[in-house]
Amino acid sequence: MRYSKEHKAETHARIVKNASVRLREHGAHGVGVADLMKDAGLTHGGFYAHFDSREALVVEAFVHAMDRSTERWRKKAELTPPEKRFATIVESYLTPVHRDDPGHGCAVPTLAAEIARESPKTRKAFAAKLDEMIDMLADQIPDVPRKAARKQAMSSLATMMGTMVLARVAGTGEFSDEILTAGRDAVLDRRAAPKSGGKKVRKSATK
Amino acid sequence: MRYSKEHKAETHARIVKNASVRLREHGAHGVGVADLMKDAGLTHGGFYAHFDSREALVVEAFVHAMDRSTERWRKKAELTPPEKRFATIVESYLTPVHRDDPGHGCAVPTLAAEIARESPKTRKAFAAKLDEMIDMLADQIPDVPRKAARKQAMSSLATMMGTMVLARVAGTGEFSDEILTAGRDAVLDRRAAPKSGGKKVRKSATK
DNA sequence: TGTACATCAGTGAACGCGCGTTCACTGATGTAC
DNA sequence: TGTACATCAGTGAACGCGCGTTCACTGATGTAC
Repeated sequence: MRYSKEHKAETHARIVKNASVRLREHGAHGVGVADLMKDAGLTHGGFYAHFDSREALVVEAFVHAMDRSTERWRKKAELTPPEKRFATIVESYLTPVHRDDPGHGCAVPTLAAEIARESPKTRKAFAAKLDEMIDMLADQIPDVPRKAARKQAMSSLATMMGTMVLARVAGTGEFSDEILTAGRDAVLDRRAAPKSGGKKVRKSATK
Repeated sequence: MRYSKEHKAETHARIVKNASVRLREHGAHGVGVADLMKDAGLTHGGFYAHFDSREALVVEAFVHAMDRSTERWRKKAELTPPEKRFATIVESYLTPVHRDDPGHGCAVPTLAAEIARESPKTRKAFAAKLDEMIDMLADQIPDVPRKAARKQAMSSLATMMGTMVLARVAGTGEFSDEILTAGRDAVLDRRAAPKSGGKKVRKSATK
């Protein structure tokens, strides 16, 4: 079966897209080639018509995941007045919904620690995407010199992804929700006072 | 060869101790049973005289790592005046030395994301140790009500371990050092002003 | 005190399984004539 | 326009390897007599 011109590219993209979900769910070593191909409706033998190695797919998959996250932030920012953009991103990030669905969430909390141990090539590919993400987040911080904005973006992202990791370790109960709230309030610089809507800043909203 | 009474316990402890280093270095799935036994000067066949399964060792190994970290903090705190304890812990944590030696550092940045995907039993064992660590850190925050101290400890630990993960992804260069500095200043609430010693807050001090 | 026996931490071969990768083959479709 | 051929994405069996786990065995030492 020989296919039309775009067919291969479409299949390739489908494999990458599905893999980016599975790898975020189960980790960089948590899913096999056969399963990743099955996700795309194919058999494992065809894998090497698309990728040089499993690791090559892993790199493409999380580059995809990072690009999608960064793009989602950009879109969300466009729909929000400048002074609220940063807070909007942080609040939508530190959410039980995000915590409970790692497959469609940010790749940093799920994969970064593993990637740091991978080959230099893989690690650097991820580092470049991390840098882009920091830039994107810094763009949402108004009225601050570029260098200070990037610095704030770095520590904010660290708190955001670290909070997500800790919240996932803690499960889905009260302890986990407290971690999310603590992380959010720390990033948004709210020491105690609630901003709007009443005393409780956030209660778990598990689906 | 039958050994003295404490012999088995000593061997067991040695396996756990060495494993806690190797697992922090290479991840929860990064080292095999044979290698872990070789580290302790034994062959793989004897493994099941000490542990029910590989996973059981993994649990013991990171419980050990977490206990050692928490204990190290406690000791460090005892040697420091109360108002400097929190800052001392944070500063010694967010260091190039720590970044470049994960095997002897905090288990949270290296293992937490993987543990969150492990069996509920394993995850809960880790969550309990995480809770202890948060308590320990909260103890070092003076003049703050307990609940607020715990909240600050949660977000601080999130920033600390998140910063460490991002710094390791970024490698060992300038970008990585910047991340460490940004994380430290965020936790210690230093917006811009240096505290002591000059303009540069910290330069890489890789060994 | 000395001797026979029981114990059990540790050895090393083997098993079974899953995984990444390879390879000969297929067959629908684009292309050359 | 119609026909023969070439292409190559995808198939599925097979390979080789490493890993977690099992198991029959060893032999130094504690214990019973």
